[in-house]
Amino acid sequence: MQDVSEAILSVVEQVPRGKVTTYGAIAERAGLPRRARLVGRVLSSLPKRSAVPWHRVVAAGGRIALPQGAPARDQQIRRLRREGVDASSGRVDLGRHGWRSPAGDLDRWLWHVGDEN
DNA sequence: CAAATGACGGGGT
DNA sequence: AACCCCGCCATTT
Repeated sequence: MQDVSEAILSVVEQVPRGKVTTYGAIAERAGLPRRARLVGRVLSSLPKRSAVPWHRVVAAGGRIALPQGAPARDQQIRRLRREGVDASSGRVDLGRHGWRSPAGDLDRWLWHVGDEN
């Protein structure tokens, strides 16, 4: 289970500044489909000092997953704001700041996924 | 071992 | 948009 969280964190580290992605997407990209909750658990147990950009990971639809009143929630909103991402409403605009992994786009380009077929 | 508990996701109201 | 419900999964009660 140790290497699993490492796989997850390595993906989170790839999310660029000013971009956000979802728990499900991280899980998927880490080779752990359907394991969104696991991603959330790994991030929740992250050391306070960690340099991992956990604040760039949100729930489906761009919703900020942390509950009202949780210090980390405000922390996340501030950090995102600092990167030019507005989350003041408790949700971010994925259409605008959503991160599409390079590999994903490359695959789409190579296999033409989505074109008729 | 059953039930509850989440930094989840998707659908329906 | 705000909830509710249920499926999913690893941990903790």
